[in-house]
Amino acid sequence: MEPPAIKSRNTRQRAVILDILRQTKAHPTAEGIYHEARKTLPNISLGTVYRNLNFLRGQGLAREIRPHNESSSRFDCNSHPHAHFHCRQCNGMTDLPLPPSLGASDWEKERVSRVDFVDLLVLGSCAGCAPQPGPQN
Amino acid sequence: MEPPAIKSRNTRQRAVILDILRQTKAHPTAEGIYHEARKTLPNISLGTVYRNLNFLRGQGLAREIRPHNESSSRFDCNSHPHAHFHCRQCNGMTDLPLPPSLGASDWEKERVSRVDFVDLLVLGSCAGCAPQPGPQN
DNA sequence: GTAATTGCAAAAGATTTGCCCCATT
DNA sequence: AATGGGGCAAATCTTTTGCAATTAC
Repeated sequence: MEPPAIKSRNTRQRAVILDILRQTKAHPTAEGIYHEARKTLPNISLGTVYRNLNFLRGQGLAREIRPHNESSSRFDCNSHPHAHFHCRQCNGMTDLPLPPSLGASDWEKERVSRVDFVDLLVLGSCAGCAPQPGPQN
Repeated sequence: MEPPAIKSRNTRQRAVILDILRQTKAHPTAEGIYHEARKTLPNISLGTVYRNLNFLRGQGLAREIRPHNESSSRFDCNSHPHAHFHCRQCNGMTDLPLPPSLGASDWEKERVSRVDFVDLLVLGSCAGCAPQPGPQN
């Protein structure tokens, strides 16, 4: 039988928010999405942005990332499993492929029974910020 | 020459907080540490707990973990690189070894210049909560 | 017409901070 | 005695929520 199919409406606000997410790779915060959305919908409220981000997250259409050194969550709408890289110098965040070894569930079987989700965040410096790679450079 | 050596005092509060972290594997929240500390120091304040956790973090003696489905950070004082597993059923959090492939810096060299820290959080069910492993079980 | 969704503003929750006093050094 | 750190309370910041009005269906 079909899943209960959550009732939802295609509001302009929701479409604009999803569109913003789809057109950026910057992993914006709710506030950032709000400011961007205001360009199209000058009356949209921050609460609506949060509500829609939560809705989209529930639908599997958006993902929330919690940075280490920033107090606000960031969001993206890349639904393929992936990791994130956060440059501590320019604060830029980019997607990273998830290492294959993490896809397989080769975790300690004694304590982990089932893996639902793998959240991997790498902190460091991006190529633009630290042109000469090397330890302690 | 010696590093500037941050001035700090061995207060009873700081010692108690560090002790609590060292004696548990539960990855408690600041609030949890606060309640535990009150058993020894009935007048300790939550602000002091936060200030000390931040201090210890700065010293590399404590680590902050931001769970996915809980609004409060959790803390541990295991200074060896490691990952975390969070059971979504019982909310228990345990340490996990960091897969060796993540220790090496075999990330996309084009965008990542230097890796400082790898934060890996695995979500799922622990053995106690889901005795029969298997997909969608 | 019905009810999901919005805007607004207030509330909630977590963490930080100012200030004055106390305790470690 | 000097000053880092504590207690308390207020402030800050992010996210959630109640409610009346709106709008997609």
